[in-house]
Amino acid sequence: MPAPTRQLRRGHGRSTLRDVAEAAGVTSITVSRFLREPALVAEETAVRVRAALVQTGYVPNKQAGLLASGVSNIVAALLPNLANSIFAETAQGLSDTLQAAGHELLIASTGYSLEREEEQLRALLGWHPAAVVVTGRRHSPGAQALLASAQQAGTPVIEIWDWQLPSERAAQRAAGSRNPFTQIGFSHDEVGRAMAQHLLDAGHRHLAYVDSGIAEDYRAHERGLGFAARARSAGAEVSVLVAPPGDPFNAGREMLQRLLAGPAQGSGGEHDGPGARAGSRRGRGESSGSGTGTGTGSQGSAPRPSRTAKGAGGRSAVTAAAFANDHLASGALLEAARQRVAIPGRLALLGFGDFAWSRQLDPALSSVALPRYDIGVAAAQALLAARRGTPPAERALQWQLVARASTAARR
Amino acid sequence: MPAPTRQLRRGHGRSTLRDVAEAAGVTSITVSRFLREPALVAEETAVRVRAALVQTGYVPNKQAGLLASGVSNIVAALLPNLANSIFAETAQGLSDTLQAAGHELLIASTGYSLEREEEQLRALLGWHPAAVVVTGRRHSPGAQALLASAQQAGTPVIEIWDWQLPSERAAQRAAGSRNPFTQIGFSHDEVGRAMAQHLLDAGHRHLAYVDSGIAEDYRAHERGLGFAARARSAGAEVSVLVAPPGDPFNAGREMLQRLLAGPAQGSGGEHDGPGARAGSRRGRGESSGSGTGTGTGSQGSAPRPSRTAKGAGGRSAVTAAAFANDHLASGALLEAARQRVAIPGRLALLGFGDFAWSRQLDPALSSVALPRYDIGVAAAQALLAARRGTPPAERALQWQLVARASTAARR
DNA sequence: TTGAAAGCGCTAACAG
DNA sequence: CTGTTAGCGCTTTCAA
Repeated sequence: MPAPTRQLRRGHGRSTLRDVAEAAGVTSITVSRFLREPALVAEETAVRVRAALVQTGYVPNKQAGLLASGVSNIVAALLPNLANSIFAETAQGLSDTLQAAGHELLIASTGYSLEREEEQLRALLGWHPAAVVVTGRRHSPGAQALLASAQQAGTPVIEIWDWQLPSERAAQRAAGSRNPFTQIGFSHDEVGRAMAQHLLDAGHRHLAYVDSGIAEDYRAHERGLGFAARARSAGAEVSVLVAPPGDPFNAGREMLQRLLAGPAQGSGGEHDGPGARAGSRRGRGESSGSGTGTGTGSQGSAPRPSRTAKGAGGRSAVTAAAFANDHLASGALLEAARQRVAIPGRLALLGFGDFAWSRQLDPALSSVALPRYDIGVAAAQALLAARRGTPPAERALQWQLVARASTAARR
Repeated sequence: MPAPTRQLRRGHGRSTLRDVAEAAGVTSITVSRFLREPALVAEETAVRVRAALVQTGYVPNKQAGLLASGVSNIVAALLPNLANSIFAETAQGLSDTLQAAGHELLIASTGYSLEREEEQLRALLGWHPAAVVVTGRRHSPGAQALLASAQQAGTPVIEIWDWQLPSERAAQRAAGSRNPFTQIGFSHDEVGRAMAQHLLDAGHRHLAYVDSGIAEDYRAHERGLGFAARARSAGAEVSVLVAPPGDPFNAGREMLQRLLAGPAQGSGGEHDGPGARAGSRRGRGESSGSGTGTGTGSQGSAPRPSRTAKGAGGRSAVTAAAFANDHLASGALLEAARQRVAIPGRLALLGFGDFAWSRQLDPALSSVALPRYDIGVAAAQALLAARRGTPPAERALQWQLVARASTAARR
């Protein structure tokens, strides 16, 4: 029988370029060449190489190839979560687009923790990825430094699910506070304002925003801030409530109770993330009350007293609520149906995310449709472009407020 | 100014072990050692190394490390889809468990295509992963060969979301038909049978199974086959229908119509996958009719004529339907509510997957709760065990038929 | 059209 | 406790 040809420190039984070369009666460089530039190899040789390739079941070792060439095709992506349909679809968009371009996706989840983000980032950067995709614009100082140096070393860094106005970014850059990475997403402040505007337009003056309660989800908080700011500047009353943890549908059901009970039931701080503007702390507890803003009501409908009962706090009862996501909103809507609370008559309900079932409910839930999948596709495209030397364009992606029965205008 | 220290073919600006060593006044092996076995380095030296590490912002190059040591910590996973909550949660389970163990997750989606699976597998194997996770037990011949040789080379291969009885597997092995990989999941045939049994127990004799219409999702078809087999052997009538493509909620709504119209409306072949048992083709179109099986009704309730009208085909109208997933079932349930069709009075509805909203509907949807997240965790644990030399245990994971109002027994 | 030599950044083995 | 040497499997020169 053939003696085991096991050399010192030789890999784990997988055949190498040299094995193929031996079988084909050439040197390894010829096989390597055949694999990358078949045109440069004589047809006669090619035939033998092809046969040897099949015979040995050769699978190229990418670490070796990458080490030698310095060219990576791995893209590292960091998402808060893979199970949430929001990020799952983004992952799918990334995966589809990257696969089509021959890249591979190394993925990690952070559970919304900046600490875990930094840790994972450190691990992923060790693969010298062709590009890095992170979620959001806020990172730990360490992560920020890692990203900056990666970017400097030529690895494009892309921030998804967030977007700042160019002017904002220029200001920050001037202040030297951070490195400008490519952003692909949308402004959560803007969405929050649009959500408020939508409810104002429907004639509501007593609004509430229900936050998800995930402390580190600063984007949800920003929507809440935008919502409250717009409402106040229109002279409306706003409460910000925080949903309890646990099943979000049940949390939504519970929130319906609190909303009906009146604004004074609102609770919970605003969970400003670590990057919140200094000096903007308003203390814990409910932030509510009429705004000191300028406008009194922008689009037509003048303020009008609510026909509903006064809430517990002595202030008027909330007549319209916006939620951090469709799960919460749906829970509230289902609970309202069970209790025969008129939607939108007694309370208008507005979600965020526009999940597939939202339009199926009765009444159908108004929501904000998000470019979930497209964010992944656009991020992949931007990073592919960056690799080709094209400076990747910032992209504010389109979202859309989808008005359905749950926020139909009051008559 | 300092001369650019750019050496020939030197990497891309990132600092290497040698840079750190120089800064610390030692050789690279000492730094390497410090990183892996700090105890072996003198404290004095360690101090200088630590400083140099920080100063240079060193990030270890994993390809080089892996190439030199032959030890990989990458796990490659192939899933049909990342956006579907079923696989998204599995991905999360994998990610969480793997991250905790210091492994990294290289992920790819196949869109249920065996061809894409093989292609992706080939690409991922190039990273010499520590283990490979694939979905299901059916693969293209090429993929099968790749997996077998990977397994032989010492890379554990784990098949998730499916499970066969040890006896079945032994038979297959004896027939030499395939390599035995570790399976972590459950038997879809068994689930299908349980779904039928549940409806039979509730007194139904005219059943239907609604398939998802994804041709390559053989697991859904197997559930359908198990469902039909159990129903027939109990002497009940069964139709197998196939949902149209597009939004699954809307498809479910449409299917309600067809179910109410009677069994003759059923259509679509059974989409047996490429691995279906030879000789089992029953031709296209609806497979229906009373079974030639043995039992007449197992658990109590004797066959009882339906009180509802006769269907179009002259046979009795369907009184209970099981669906390939909760999306379809929910669509049907919502449509029934809209049309004031009594659920479960006129038609009992049973889903699969037990998604979060299913229990929120009215009536609440009966469904099969799946170990979505746990499959990921168990797969990760099995592969971790395999790496430690423990032969990974096959695991049939628990599912549970959750009976709710939508299939409450007829009175 | 093919090959030889050198090196990517790191680690295993063996000295010292 | 630290260093030297060789080599992981591949690709990049450069030469024939």
